[in-house]
Amino acid sequence: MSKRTADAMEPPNGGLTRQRRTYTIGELARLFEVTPRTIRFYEQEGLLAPERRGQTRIYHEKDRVRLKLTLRGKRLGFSLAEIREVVEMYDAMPDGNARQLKRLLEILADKRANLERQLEDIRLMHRELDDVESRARDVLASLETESTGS
Amino acid sequence: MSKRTADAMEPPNGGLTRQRRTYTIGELARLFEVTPRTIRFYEQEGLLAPERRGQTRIYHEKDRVRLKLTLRGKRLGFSLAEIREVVEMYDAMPDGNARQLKRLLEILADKRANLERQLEDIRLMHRELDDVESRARDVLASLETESTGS
DNA sequence: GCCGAGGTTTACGTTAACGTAAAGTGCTTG
DNA sequence: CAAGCACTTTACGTTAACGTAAACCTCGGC
Repeated sequence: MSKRTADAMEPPNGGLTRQRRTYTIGELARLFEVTPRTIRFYEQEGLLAPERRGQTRIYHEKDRVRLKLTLRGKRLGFSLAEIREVVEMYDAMPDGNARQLKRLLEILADKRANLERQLEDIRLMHRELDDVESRARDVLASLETESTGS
Repeated sequence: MSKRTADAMEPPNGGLTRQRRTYTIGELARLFEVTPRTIRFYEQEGLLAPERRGQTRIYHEKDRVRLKLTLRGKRLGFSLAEIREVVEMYDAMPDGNARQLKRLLEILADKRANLERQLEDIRLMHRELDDVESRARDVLASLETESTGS
């Protein structure tokens, strides 16, 4: 939770205006600062479904975006199962029946509520940090005047 | 991650203006919607240190606040170890030497950066949810006009 | 005096999310 | 063609954060 996750810069895109770039698992891993193992694990959990050229995996933009969203969800404390729940329904949307769609809306509302609570938590936590920090600074200052002023 | 955690209401406080209330482990557990096991575990991990009356634990306001902050930290994705790190230093502040204090400030800055990133994540995630939701509503609407209009 | 509700310790079980190691495949490069 | 590098599968290991079960006190009430 203390890593400086370099959230998926758009790749330099050497010349070609857009698209058609593909990635190996290693490239993608470096891009998001995760291990290949993690990416394979996410696939196994149904969060990714890359193309296969023979035995090796080939990732397109679509897959990269998926991974990006997945990692973002993770940072927000969603479990892989929760993320998959949304991803799957999103994929099944075209042929989605009404029941499924309503269920999806429910889930989304739930996630939204979650985000709201987190926002409030962040606000509160921010104040706590301010408080602890100011106390720490005070003590630190008093320590210094002590050793200086005597 | 989908539980409606009823964030520690101030207890009704029957008459007495403040303080001096104590809690059993069960009361505290109900208050925060966790199990006693969880609370004992947090103690074992050095996050709580309740008074002991003989064998049984007695919790004061201080302990309740600790627990509240701990749970808030958890919802924000901090590990118990990270939370303990701050809690311990906070306790040790009076006699804190300069090195410890500077270290504490570092940790706080780190947590702060974390919160910033989470805020950004929340903003982005919010848009994604909006997007998915509007698509879902569109499909749903088209389904209904379909079955109605024919 | 016993009973049930709540407290206690001890210890093994469980789940999620990967890590790690072994053993094999496939290209390309000196 | 051998070496090396990146990919692959399979499978067992690990860590955090509790759950669960057993076996025990202890206290107020009937």
